[in-house]
Amino acid sequence: MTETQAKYQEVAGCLRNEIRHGGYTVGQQLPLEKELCEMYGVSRTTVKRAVDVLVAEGFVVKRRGAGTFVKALDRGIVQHLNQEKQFGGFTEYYAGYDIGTKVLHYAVVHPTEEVARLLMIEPDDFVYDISRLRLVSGKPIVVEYTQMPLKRIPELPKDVLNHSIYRYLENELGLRIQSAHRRLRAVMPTGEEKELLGIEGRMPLLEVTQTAFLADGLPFEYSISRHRGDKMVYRVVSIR
Amino acid sequence: MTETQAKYQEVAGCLRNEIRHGGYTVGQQLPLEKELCEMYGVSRTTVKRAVDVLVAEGFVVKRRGAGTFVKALDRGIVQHLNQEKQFGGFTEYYAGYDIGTKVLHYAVVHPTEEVARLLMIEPDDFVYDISRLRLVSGKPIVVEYTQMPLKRIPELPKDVLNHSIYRYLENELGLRIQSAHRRLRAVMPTGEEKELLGIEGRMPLLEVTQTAFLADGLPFEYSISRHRGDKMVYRVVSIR
DNA sequence: GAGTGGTCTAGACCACCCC
DNA sequence: GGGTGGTCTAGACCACTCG
Repeated sequence: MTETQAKYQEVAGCLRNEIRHGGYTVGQQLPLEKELCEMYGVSRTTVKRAVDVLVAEGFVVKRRGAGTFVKALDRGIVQHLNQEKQFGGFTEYYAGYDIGTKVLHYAVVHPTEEVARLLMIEPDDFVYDISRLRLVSGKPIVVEYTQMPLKRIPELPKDVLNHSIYRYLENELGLRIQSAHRRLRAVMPTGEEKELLGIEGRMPLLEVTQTAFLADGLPFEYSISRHRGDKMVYRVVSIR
Repeated sequence: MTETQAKYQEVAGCLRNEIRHGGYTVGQQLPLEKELCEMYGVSRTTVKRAVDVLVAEGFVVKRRGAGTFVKALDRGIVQHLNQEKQFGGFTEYYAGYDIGTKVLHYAVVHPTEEVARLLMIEPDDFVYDISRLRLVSGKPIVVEYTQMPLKRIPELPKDVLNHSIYRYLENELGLRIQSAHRRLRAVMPTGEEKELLGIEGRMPLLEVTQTAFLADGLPFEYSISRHRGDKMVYRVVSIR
């Protein structure tokens, strides 16, 4: 079953493929918006939206008065752009690999004041309190500390923790994850984390603190992920 | 001189202020798009664009069939959203603080093969090779290693290095910075970096590797910034 | 079923780049 | 000055949510 797509998504997809597979090469000017309208049989508004998708993904730049140009990107990087939606967290990020999970801790507790504030709940509400070690090909990669309000996730079977919580929320509970606010820092592992992650000597961790939101605008997750510094690179394309 | 703004920017600004200063509170539904059209005297397309700005900034969520809602965000976080454009680099990030710069190294060299590839130049082209220590209130915060092709930045007076290179490029050379592709990692400092950054004991660094692009789509900078882990937090809002 | 935001159109005018 | 992308409009139809 192929999803029905909006026209602008289809046009964006075509252009993306052309760029990726060399139809339009690095530094080259794209056809004018007017020409793209004719080529794809759509209005100019639709073409503009399509091209804006590629701008956001980092493939092209638009210059008023001049045209639209493929960014001068290294071929290797072109392939990686737009690969990682950075949602679905760990499971999606490492899709295709041999993923393992070890549940370290699973309880229901009251949140700290700070977490209650960030999750927009009361300190005497309850949250799931979960710690998991995630592995790729049997090797530990990241420790995740997750808190989710029972208020918003009424049910969370223990078995789910061994797989993707996000997938469960979306597929089983029908909840739609809308956005995430993240903060990244470099930290040192605790003694326990060194052991869990199999770190000998000195290795820093990339810590990602995340508040994630459902489609209704309410936060449903506060989590801290601490990744082995040698295994995690976080990519961002930022447009002016 | 107030800049002339697009209507959708103005409307977005109004809504942003309302949210920040409590006119619309957390979790609340915004007026319908049709109502906003009347309130601001603009077309629906313009309202949609305005609201889309706020979605991208992380303030609100839109739900087809339901409405637009202010995200349930902690007040402290609401204030910080959309503060940091993350361009202009260090100088803009710490605007208002007492900033210092110590130039460690300034030369013209050939790039490595990798850097040549990323900057889309030839290995026998030349690049500025700059190392700087940046300080806030006299305290060292970050070491920056920067390479820029002479091809694209024909002139770079030594004096500029003591201030903001970006500001020089924009204001003096009239170059417009369009986007940046970044990779973030956690690393340990070298012995030299420990000394430069005044680190005693174990402290990790947040490394930001950046390729930055001008408006013409050509890369003009490859840089590696290594920030004291206790001073740098990188924020991202990511939308599905 | 009523009402929401999502997509799309055709056309207009404007700001900017470049020759 | 000719041509680019940027903004804006008015109107149409659609997909989805919710009572």
